[in-house]
Amino acid sequence: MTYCYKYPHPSVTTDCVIFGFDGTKLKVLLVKRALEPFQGRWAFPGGFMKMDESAEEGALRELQEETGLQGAYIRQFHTFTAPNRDPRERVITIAYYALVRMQEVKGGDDAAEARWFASDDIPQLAFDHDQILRKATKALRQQIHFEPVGFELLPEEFTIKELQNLYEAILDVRFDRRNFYNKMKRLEMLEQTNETVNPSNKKEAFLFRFNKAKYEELKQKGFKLEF
Amino acid sequence: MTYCYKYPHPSVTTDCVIFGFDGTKLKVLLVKRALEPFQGRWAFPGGFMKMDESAEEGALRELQEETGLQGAYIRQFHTFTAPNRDPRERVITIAYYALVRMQEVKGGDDAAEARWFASDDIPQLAFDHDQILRKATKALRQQIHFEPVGFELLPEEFTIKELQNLYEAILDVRFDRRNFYNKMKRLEMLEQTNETVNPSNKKEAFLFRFNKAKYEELKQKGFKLEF
DNA sequence: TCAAAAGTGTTCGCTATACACCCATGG
DNA sequence: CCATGGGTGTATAGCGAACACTTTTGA
Repeated sequence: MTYCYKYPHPSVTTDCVIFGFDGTKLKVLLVKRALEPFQGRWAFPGGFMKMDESAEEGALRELQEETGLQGAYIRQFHTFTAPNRDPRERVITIAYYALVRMQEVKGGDDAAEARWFASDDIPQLAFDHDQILRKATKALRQQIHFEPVGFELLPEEFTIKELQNLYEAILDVRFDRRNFYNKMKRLEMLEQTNETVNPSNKKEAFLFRFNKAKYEELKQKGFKLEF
Repeated sequence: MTYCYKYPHPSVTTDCVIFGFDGTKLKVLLVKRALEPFQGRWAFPGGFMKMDESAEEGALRELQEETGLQGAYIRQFHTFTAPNRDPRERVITIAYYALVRMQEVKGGDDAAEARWFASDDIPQLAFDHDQILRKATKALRQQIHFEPVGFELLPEEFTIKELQNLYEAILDVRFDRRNFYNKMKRLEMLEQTNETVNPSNKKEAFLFRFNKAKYEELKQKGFKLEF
């Protein structure tokens, strides 16, 4: 017991809701807790913030340890401070969500068991992590209205249908295939490649990539995605 | 020195960006720091989070002490964690913004000098509070796209022009007076009263109030304010 | 030959936007 | 009587939403 203060200080952790996309469904990476409390329950990766790093650096570090990803896209969305959210002692957590390409995620260094879960089929979580997930989902939905966000979640090349699935999964709505196509065309955010792919054994589908310049421009000037 | 931990813990404060509206300009309430560091500089009201209260409760308490307002509308928007943001020791701050009616704000209990500043004419601030203000403004702008927010900032009754001024001040844009009127009419969010007021010594202007039912409904279903 | 998936329009109605007109008031 | 501010209307262009047609391919 070496660090002493005149007034009590809470512990500060960062937690990271890691979103991925498999072409059909939105997924969330969870790790199984090895220790009490909530041993065996699933939870978001996270850990204590170090004294010489910002919360963002801490979250990136945790993410790197868990997924092997460097410099992933993360965003702080809320800090959870209910006095009894951790049964042991006062812990507040600064929560981030990350958008990653599932394909690029390797198993983490940590021995802990980790698994992707469909975002609409999540097991019982440790602590207040269910509340954290709800808020993360809400924040992501808000963000997607102002910034094109698909780039972070999709592979380099993808079909229109995959992009549509992504938007549908995040917003939990259904779009008309043709209207979605027209809208994307009007925004000029996509570039068609020559390659095709045949995911369904029916007609072949073109692969697209993001037009990076337009993508950044729309991200800048606060693009309004209505739907 | 009575509270000891195995690992170092940061101090945790809440800061509150208090927005008000005087009918023309968006305002921010600042207090002059009485102590070092940054003695004499303007800053946002704030203070240490207590161990038995959530950050939100802490922010409301600080706000009450400063303005006399109970249960004001506040919203957490970001937590600032740069390791050296406070020169004394590691302090992270959970930042809120509050929307209040300037008319209802009484001087605080605190002896500290407090003043309203126009949001586009802010003096040099203590700590990283300039950065906090920028982020608060941005968050408020985002919010106004999804939730009608005027209710918290305006008196019970107000003219259309005042409402327009509010939106223009927050979003930093100009609207056509007639289009703004038409839009508000279509949304059915306002109720016209019989009273008029004569702010300019020209033609009298009707006073409006919010249609609370419609207001709440739009707030619920995530209203899209385009402009 | 038929069902399913994918590429490409077309039409319609709403609304954002630009702009015009009238009324009331004080100088 | 005219400048200023306020209440109300109208025309147009563009977009969201609904929907139709065609092609490809495997069963």
